[in-house]
Amino acid sequence: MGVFSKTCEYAMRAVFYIAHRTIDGSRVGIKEIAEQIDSPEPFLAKILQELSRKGLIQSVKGPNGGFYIDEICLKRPLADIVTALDGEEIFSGCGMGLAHCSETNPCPLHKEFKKIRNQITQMLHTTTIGQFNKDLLLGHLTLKK
Amino acid sequence: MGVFSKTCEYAMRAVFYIAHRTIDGSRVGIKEIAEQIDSPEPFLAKILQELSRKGLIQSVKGPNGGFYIDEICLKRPLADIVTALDGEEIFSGCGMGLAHCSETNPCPLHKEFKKIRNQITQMLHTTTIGQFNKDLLLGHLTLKK
DNA sequence: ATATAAAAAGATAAAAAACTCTTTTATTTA
DNA sequence: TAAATAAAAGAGTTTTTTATCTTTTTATAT
Repeated sequence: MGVFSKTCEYAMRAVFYIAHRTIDGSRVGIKEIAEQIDSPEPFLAKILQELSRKGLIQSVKGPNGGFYIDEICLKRPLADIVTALDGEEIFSGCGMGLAHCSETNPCPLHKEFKKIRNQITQMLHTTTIGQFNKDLLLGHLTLKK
Repeated sequence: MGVFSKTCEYAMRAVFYIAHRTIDGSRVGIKEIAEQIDSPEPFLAKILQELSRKGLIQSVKGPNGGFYIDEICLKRPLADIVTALDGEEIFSGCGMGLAHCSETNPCPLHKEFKKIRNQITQMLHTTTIGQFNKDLLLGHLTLKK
C-alpha cells in the first residue's frame, strides 16, 4: 500500500504526461497516455473521464480528439487531483485512524504525524500540474515504470 | 485512504493499548482491547494472532490468559509492527507508484516525496511500543475513536 | 481429571478497489 | 451525409481488504 491509491497514482502520472504533451494546443489519446505512463488503458480512461467531468482536464471527442490541459488547469495544484480522487483524508486524517483525534484529544502519534501531513499538504499545494513540462520534454524525469 | 491500512491502524492502537495495560505482568483479553480501541473484535483477533505468531507480542491461552508484551518487545520500534502487516513499501515506495523510480531515474515528485518518506521512517523507527505507557495511564492520550 | 476460559485456526462473507468490456455519443473529414 | 475516430457512459468482473463465524487447541483453576 502506498500513500496514494492506484487510481491517484495513475492520475498524477497521466496529468503530468498530458500537460507536457499538449503545451502546443494539441491533444493526446488515451492509448498513448496509458502506454507512456504504464497503466491499464480502460482503467485510466475511467479516471480521466472523472477528471474531465470535474473540469480538471479537458477532452475532445472524435478524430484528432483526445485529452489536453488548458492554461488555467496547468496552474492548478496537484492537490486538486488528489482531492478529486482520494478525498481530503490525506490532508487531515489521523495516522492511527481515529476520527476525533485532535490537539486537545491526541493519539500517541499526533504530534509527529502532523509534521508528515503538513509536508504532504505542502508538497501537493505547491506543485502545479504544468510545473514539470520542461523537464519532461528534456527527458530529465520519468513517468513510466 | 489513510497512510496505513486499517489492519495496521488497529494494530498500532492495539499494541499501545496492550503495552500500557500489562506493565505489571498481567494479561489483557481481546474483548477489552477491541472495546477500548474501538475495533471489530474478530478482525482484531486475526491481527493479534499474526503479530503473536511473528513474536511481536505475546499471548497465553486459557483462564486468566490474554495478550501482553514483554520487556524486549516494549523496546521495539513501531516500524516492526508496520513492516509485519503492511510491508516495506511505505519506507521505500515511489509516491507516484513507479517501480524503478530512483535518484538517477526520478519521477517528478521524487525529491519532495523522499523528505516525506524519510520523516515517516524516522517517526516509526524512533517510536517504541512502550513509549506512551505513562501518558496513556495518565489519560493524556487517546486510542479510541 | 474436569470444567472453563481464552486464544488459534480455518472457513466464509461482505465491501471496496482495481480493472475490463460493450455500447453510445460527439466530432471530424472525405 | 456517411464513415471513421475517439471519448463518455454503463454494466460487468476480479482481486484485495476488511470483517465475521465456527471449531479446535491450550492453559488454568477447581
